[in-house]
Amino acid sequence: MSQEKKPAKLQAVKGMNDFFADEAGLLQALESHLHGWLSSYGYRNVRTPVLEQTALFRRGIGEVTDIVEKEMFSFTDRLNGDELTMRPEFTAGIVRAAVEHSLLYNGPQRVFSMGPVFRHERPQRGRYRQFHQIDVEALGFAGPDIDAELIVMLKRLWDDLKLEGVRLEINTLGSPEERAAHRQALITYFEANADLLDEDAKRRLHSNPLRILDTKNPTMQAMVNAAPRLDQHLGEASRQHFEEVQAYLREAGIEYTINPRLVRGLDYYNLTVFEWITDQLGSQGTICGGGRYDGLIELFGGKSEPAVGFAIGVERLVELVKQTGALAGSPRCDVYVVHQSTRAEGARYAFGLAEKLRNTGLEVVLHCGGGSFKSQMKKADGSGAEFAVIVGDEELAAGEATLKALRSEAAQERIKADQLAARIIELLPEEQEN
RNA sequence: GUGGCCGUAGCUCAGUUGGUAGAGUCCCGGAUUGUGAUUCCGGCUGUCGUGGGUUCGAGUCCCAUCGGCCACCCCA
Repeated sequence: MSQEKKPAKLQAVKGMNDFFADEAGLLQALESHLHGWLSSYGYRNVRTPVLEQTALFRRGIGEVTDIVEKEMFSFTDRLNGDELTMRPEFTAGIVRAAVEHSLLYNGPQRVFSMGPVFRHERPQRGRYRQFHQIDVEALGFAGPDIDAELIVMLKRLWDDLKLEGVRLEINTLGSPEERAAHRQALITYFEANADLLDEDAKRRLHSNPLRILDTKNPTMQAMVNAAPRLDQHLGEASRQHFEEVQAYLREAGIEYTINPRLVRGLDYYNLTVFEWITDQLGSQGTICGGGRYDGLIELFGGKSEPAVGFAIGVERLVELVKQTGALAGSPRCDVYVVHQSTRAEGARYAFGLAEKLRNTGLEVVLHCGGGSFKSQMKKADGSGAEFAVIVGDEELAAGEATLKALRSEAAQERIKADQLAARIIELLPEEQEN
């Protein structure tokens, strides 16, 4: 016996997951559904790099946000000293790309992207360091119709996926000028109550006083509740925008609640903001968050253009879809080819037969690796195949195959190899549309 | 980043006051001399997350570390 030690097992990076089998299949089914859904609203795919200049996110998301302050996977490129960051969200990269390639030259664009994003947080259920988002952006649209359309299309998605108990919260953040006025009022107010502020709040007092309103610190609650409210600073245009969004939602029969405390964690938002929230995922209840960001394109050096978008957390969505079973399609094929022959050419005969069946578009799994006849039949059953095609010495000698229905009581039949595909297609039940 | 709980076979878990690991399931073979349910029989499978320590002896106690879950925080 060797005393050599086995090499240590390697682990995935904390908070980063592998997906297999049923879960990966569900993801695939979900992605497929999403493509159809996005397409039906006129959204086209864009793909931007995972890696961007760190400055992009600092400028876009905001210096004084949790994401930028402590959650970004950032590093210095040791070959040239570039400061790079794994994207923690999609919007900044998409807007950068749109500006860089003058995407809006031909007018407004509806675009979407899907893929991994990275945030260095403490993992727990529904929160990972690499997770996936479906990101949808309507660039160059001033709303409020498009704001409402985004919300309505999300409602349709929840309905398609048979999700229940997903509720909508909306709010308005006003214009930059109104936010500035509100911000000044807040600073004045918080300075007058400086003795009540905690460390976090003091730090944010001049950099980002709006986020102090978000505090969960109970000793600050009364003071925060009495702070100047944004709606006291909203002008007619902002009020009207918000009213019109709501009118569209009522027209579409969408239920919502206005949450005046709803403030997005990224600084680029203005006017409409919204979140879709569920109670079924513990404390990570937000499955979709979005809003308007009319200043961001100009902030990235583009011509001033309005925009609005949202992001869905794929892992959270998948958790909910698992519960409804809406996309629970276990993997299956049309035919499983079983072969048991005492002669060497038996395996090659089965191999060739499987290829011939695939030529006609059938989904065929060929048994590989031997095993008893019984175990091959069990595998055929487990594969979900509609039919088993059985090849043994007799079939081989006669140039035939035995066709056995696995999902019905139909009698099995011996068929000439060149007629097998046609017979299978004839017997195959109609595919059910999802 | 802070606090709490947890980590034993591919999966779900048991493992009594510390005495060198067990069940179900899965998989393989057989009963069924070429036919997928069930049943029965036999078999394979473990660095007991990792590394130290205490002990004659550690899955069991102690420390550290990695990972997961839950809450906070934040968000998708």
